[in-house]
Amino acid sequence: MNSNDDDAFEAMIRKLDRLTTLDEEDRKAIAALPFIVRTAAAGEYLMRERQRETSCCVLLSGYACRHKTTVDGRRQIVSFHIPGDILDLQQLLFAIADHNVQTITEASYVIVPCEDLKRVAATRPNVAEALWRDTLIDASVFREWVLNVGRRDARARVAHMLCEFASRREHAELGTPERFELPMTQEHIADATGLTTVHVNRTLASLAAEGMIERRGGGVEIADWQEMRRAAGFDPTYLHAAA
Amino acid sequence: MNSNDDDAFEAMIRKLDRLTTLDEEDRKAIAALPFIVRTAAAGEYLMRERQRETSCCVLLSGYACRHKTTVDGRRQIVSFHIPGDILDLQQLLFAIADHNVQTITEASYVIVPCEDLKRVAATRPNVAEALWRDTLIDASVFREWVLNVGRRDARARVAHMLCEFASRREHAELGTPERFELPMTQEHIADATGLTTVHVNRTLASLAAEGMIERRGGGVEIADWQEMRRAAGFDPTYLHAAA
DNA sequence: CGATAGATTGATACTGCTCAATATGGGTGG
DNA sequence: CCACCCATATTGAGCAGTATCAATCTATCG
Repeated sequence: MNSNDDDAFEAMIRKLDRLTTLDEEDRKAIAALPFIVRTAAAGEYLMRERQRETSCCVLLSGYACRHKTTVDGRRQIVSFHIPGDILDLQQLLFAIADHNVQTITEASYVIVPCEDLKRVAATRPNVAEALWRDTLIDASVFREWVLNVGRRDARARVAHMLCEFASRREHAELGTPERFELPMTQEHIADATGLTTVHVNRTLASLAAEGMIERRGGGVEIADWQEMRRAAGFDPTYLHAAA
Repeated sequence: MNSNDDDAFEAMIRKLDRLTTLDEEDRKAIAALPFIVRTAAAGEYLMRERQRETSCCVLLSGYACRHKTTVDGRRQIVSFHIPGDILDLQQLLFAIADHNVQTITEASYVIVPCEDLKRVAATRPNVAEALWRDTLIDASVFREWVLNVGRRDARARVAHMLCEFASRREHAELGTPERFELPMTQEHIADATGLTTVHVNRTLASLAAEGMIERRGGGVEIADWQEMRRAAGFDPTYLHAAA
């Protein structure tokens, strides 16, 4: 076992531990899971809609997103993922994927066979609860996204997306919400907010003009966290204090 | 125990049975759950955002929806519910509600204390799996709704909402998708699709003009199911064949 | 140094919103 | 049984927020 493997265990157990309380037996059961660590280039698909998947992944480093498309090819990103996130838990119980998972940056991740994880969930109620809770948080975040694209204007929508990302990043202990680089392009932001890239560009420009964000070549930083929260109408309750 | 109570057991067990395979022990554990049957008038709240809830409900008759609002009071419905649906499973693991649940029509429902349901889930893996699967389907539907409000135009959005409702109704064995009354007002449809009531009215009028739906005083019926599916770009995969 | 993805900007079009008025119809008190 | 009332649906006119289309600019990378 190399240090990469240790990282992998570490990430999964820390994640599940944040979700519920695991005992020594639970940890052992997780540590005994077979897994593979892999890396992916930016833009690589980890899962495709309609495809049959038999394993599920945990992101170790880098960023990813899930997305769906309409029949005429318009793309909607439904979530962004940060290190520690479990990417396709639904494959444990569904045979066919209903959305795509794609990396945003270079990424490394662990693959665990569904069968094995399912077995651990069936025998260790704490683990089952942690995974279930993760699913419930996912669902809560999706509800907020429906509200975001359905009832907020472009400015609040973009601001909200940035706040959520900052907040989740903070909870996952990946840094402060005050100042950091965003990994995604304006096209990603557009597809996540239901806007066009052109309009996202203009919206970001206007947020920057108001001093809420700062931009330097490609990346964006949140400069005024308080003001952003207000502009977004951001209330992190729906994140249920989890990454 | 009166016939109402029998209905309550019936509904819960049938629902969970559709989600996974329950054995006799599982059924007994569910049948032993304490519960209360209640009725609600149209428009009554069963759960409120930020409120602490200690029980969870299953809808027996009537229709309900879940919704959230922005800080400036704009409402977004995030799901519609039909008889048999479990309404607030997330309260099993979250203390604070992140959205509202409100009836659309008169309704009757069962209330089960979270504690007891949680205990059954912890001891009966099949039950836990059924509930978890229900949560995963919920999440999948939310993803589709994000796509719906984010990337479809008004016409496809409304059509998609109607198709989903018809389809779920059919899976729950509540009738055919070809022809039935919708219980919700145009305002509900507007809040579910991220449109205004005025625009929903016009969109429905245009769908009716094209012969896809028929309207008689308040209600709407789907007249041309095939054409609706096409207009909506509706593919029921995301429902994972569940009600 | 060219290639390429991503960002930026301008001009114009259009979808869906807002405001405002009117119609309809089911339910209720007298 | 009627008249009224309220929620809901419908319609019209004008406008606003975003989309679209089309260049151009800017970094980064091999």
